[in-house]
Amino acid sequence: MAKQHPASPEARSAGATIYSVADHAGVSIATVSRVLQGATVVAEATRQKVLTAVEELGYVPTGAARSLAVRHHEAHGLVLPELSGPYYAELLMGFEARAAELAQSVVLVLTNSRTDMAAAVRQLATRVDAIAVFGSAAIPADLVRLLRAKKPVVVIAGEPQDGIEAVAAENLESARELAGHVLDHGRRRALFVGDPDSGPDIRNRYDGYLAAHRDRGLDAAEPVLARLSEADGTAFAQRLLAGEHEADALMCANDELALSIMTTLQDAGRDVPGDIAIVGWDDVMTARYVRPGLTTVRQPVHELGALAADRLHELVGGEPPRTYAQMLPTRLVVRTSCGCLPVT
Amino acid sequence: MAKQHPASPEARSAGATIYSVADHAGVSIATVSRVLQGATVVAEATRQKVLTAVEELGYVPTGAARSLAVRHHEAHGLVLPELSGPYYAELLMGFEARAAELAQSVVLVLTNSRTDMAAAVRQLATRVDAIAVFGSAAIPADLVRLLRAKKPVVVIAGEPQDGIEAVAAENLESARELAGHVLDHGRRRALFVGDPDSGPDIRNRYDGYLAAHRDRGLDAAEPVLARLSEADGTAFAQRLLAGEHEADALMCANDELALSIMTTLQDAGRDVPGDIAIVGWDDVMTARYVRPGLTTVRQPVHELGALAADRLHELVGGEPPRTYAQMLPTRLVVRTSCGCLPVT
DNA sequence: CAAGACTATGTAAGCGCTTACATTACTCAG
DNA sequence: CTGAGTAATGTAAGCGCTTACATAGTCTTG
Repeated sequence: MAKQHPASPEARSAGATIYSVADHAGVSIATVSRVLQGATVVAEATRQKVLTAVEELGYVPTGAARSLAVRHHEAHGLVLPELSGPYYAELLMGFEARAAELAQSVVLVLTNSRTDMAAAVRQLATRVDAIAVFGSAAIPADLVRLLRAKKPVVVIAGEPQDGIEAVAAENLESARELAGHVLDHGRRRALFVGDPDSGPDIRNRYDGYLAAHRDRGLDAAEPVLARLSEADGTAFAQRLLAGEHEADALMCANDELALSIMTTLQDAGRDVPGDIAIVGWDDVMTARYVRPGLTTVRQPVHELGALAADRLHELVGGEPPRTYAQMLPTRLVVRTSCGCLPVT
Repeated sequence: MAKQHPASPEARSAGATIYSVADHAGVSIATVSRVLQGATVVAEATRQKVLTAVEELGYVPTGAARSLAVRHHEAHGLVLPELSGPYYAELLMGFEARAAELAQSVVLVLTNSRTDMAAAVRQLATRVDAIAVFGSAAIPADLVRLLRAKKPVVVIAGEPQDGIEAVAAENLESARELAGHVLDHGRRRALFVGDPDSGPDIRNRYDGYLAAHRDRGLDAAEPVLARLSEADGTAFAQRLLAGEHEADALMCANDELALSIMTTLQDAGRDVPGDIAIVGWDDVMTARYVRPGLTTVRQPVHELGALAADRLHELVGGEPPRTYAQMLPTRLVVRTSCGCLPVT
């Protein structure tokens, strides 16, 4: 007769535990555990007895107890600035789907709405085995470094630094191709709208714009600084309409900028692409609904999220961090805002 | 001299524990715990000694141990079908922000990519104190009922049933107002495009369309069944162009449907709203970029997510489930696709 | 100075699950 | 029938943290 344990039914009043299941099924707690973990050394009749007891008692195991015993949380953390715009949503979908395949829970932290980002990240670290962090200026590099000293970390859309691994979509070559496409339409006063200092991705898009100019022996302009928001796009368009900038093409750091600029110019009577070609980045849904359709670059965002989850899992399993960023290819999506004719 | 405990440094080789921090600071583990939990009965000098030890050892507490000791996971679960489209992303942002304010982690499950939804939900239940589930036909009512027997549950955009609490945005009255607006433009062959059996929200939008007709002594048509996707919108538009349907207005179950229909018709030379008015639901970003701007209804999605997180917290705290659905107001957004003139 | 009250800290038990090693049960071969 | 090998199950220790109650230290009052 087994010695009475504190968590057995008599010592507890709410919710079934492994002790009450064992008691109900007439087996030991080890057998209950083996059944629930899918061990093959349990007789079929015994297994059925346990599963029946689980069903009848409505037993929900306490995941925390398991995590403590196996010394793994079996969860990945994901830190994003926010979820506005389809990029982050797609990234999260890819991440969550792959984490699920790897039997890891996903614990999410969105930093833009947090008053104490460091505390949020610190708290997250107590509950997960590894953390993926979006590589953006909104999340300080110091915080990422501090985190890396405590948990395996993968930076998404960032650059490797100080033993911190990174995964990203390729930006520079597709930006070079996109800007080249615009220049090959004969445009000679193309402006880059966006802030290269806001993150590695925008930096690489600007570098691609520069490279396309160099390729053709052309001089490139300084970037027109703007955040990746509708408001900054509208403000820029209004300055363009007021004559503060001159351009026959705009290469915008992302689609949201491009779309707000384009619509503002059109509403003021400007012809796109007749007066000015406009291209973006990300191939958001709206890009294909507006007229003319926006020429842009599609990133494999879903796959990027999945790759990040993969790498976290491998780091937790003991692999050393890779010293180079893993790059996924991007793809030019040519519509009509660049000056190409509609396909009829 | 305290008795040696197994998790102390000598018994463990990786990662600091509360025992190594206590040893390093020269205090008991209770004192370390008190400091980290912010207890006020600790002397300032002692508190500093502990914080210094924590810093020097890079101590990351194991959240699972705390959860087990306090018998709460301090986490909310959220089950959504997916994250495509801004509705879900906005909902999740509201949920996560409020959960953070309530000191709860968020564990996310997206069911569309899962091969065994029941197992995913069961696994989630082992790791959270309560779960919010999106009320959609994609997540079976049986599963929600089963879950409710084990954990506090709130259904988002659903109806209360069997002691399961629900939170939703109001649909029927705004749909009545929207359809009424279209009918007051003189339209007499308005079609509803969407599937009322796909969930309570679409049902209520159709009911509002019916009510608006009744209000004016008009007969309403049967709904044209379509899923909330671009593909179904395009297919419907093509059937309309081929003459299988006749209408002078379309009330679409959501913006994605409305947008794909509208763009397909326009590309085929139809005039919106001249030949046919089109209205949607959700006020997605694209709604304001297309021309004419889409008339639609805005839902307080962010607030809905926050409310769900609030209610989970209250249920965990012992409040009984509410027997009525909590409704948040929606708001008509009139642009020009309905036939209203642009504001100049 | 002694007693009582208050503050600060420590000891020990326990939360619920996992699993190494021990024990029991069953089967097969000689 | 007996012994060896294998399958099935049980016992006990432990994962890392929290906290009730016990103990020690300090201060104030009579």
